[in-house]
Amino acid sequence: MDTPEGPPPQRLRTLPSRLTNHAAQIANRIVDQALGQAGLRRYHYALLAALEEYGPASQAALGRRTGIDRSDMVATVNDLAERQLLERAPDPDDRRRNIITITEAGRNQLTHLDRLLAAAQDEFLSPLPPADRQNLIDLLTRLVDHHG
Amino acid sequence: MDTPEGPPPQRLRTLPSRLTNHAAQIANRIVDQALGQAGLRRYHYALLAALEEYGPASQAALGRRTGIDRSDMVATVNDLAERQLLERAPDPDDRRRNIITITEAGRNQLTHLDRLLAAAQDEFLSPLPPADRQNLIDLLTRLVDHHG
DNA sequence: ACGAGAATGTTGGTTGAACCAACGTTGGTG
DNA sequence: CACCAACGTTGGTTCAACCAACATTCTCGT
Repeated sequence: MDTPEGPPPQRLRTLPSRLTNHAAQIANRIVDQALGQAGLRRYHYALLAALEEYGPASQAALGRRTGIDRSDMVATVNDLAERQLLERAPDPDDRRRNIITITEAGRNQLTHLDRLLAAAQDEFLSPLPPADRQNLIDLLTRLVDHHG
Repeated sequence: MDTPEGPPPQRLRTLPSRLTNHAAQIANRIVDQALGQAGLRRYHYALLAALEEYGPASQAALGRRTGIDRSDMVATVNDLAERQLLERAPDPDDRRRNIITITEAGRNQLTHLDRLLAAAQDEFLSPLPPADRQNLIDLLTRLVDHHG
């Protein structure tokens, strides 16, 4: 024999939490590799997507929308600002806030990321026919909507 | 308003990789909290389960079965050995190896963990009726079987 | 029989995601 | 005006998942 010498324990094989975890791990590996082609990570994509869809906003508001913690948001904005994919400007109406605005380069990059990500999703879901993909999306959506 | 001020971006809401991730995060939070009641973590459960189902084995073999890295296995075995839930003994037939054996206390603890975990799965899947739960398990199984 | 290469346990890292606490600044409200 | 909340920021922590290197031990081909 040259391979894993047997299956994982029965208890683990069908445990929903573990299956979900394992699937997420696979998805993340594929997605990270895809976004890595552009030198970015998941946080960056989430932030650019939020900016493009909802327009300029404060870091705190963006954090609320994307689920990114305030402190992690700082670093994420720093990264993208360095690459000129967004701009950070003080809010004159509320001097506590920074207003974050996506740049033209940011929009272009986002379009590129969308393409990379679509391919990644397709790879992730490749064993499932379209109906099953939608089915999976529905089931997961019900789960995440119910909790939190 | 006092709440999240709007939904997450459309791009993110239905992205399969992100849904899977989010679901895994929810599952992990629930499972970690459950196992935490026994002062243990997921690695510990996986190891005890593998030991109980397949009998004594070397650390490397256990790592292969559970997907735990050799180096992480060391710490996991250390933890469980300290609590006397398993025993680590040199293999006389191969002096590179340690043979890990679950103890009676380990079996009892595993039974306890099984109960905690069953409740956790139930909480995780609570929004889904039984047929959908099985459906989800099938879909995820197809995904993880295909990759890896 | 011997030497090369593989497997094993172990140490000591690194990374990314997800958190949390504290602080100074600034806004809003009683 | 006093108090409290929100904001950005710094500087952590935890856990899972890795990887590289090393000494010891085994196996296999020649």
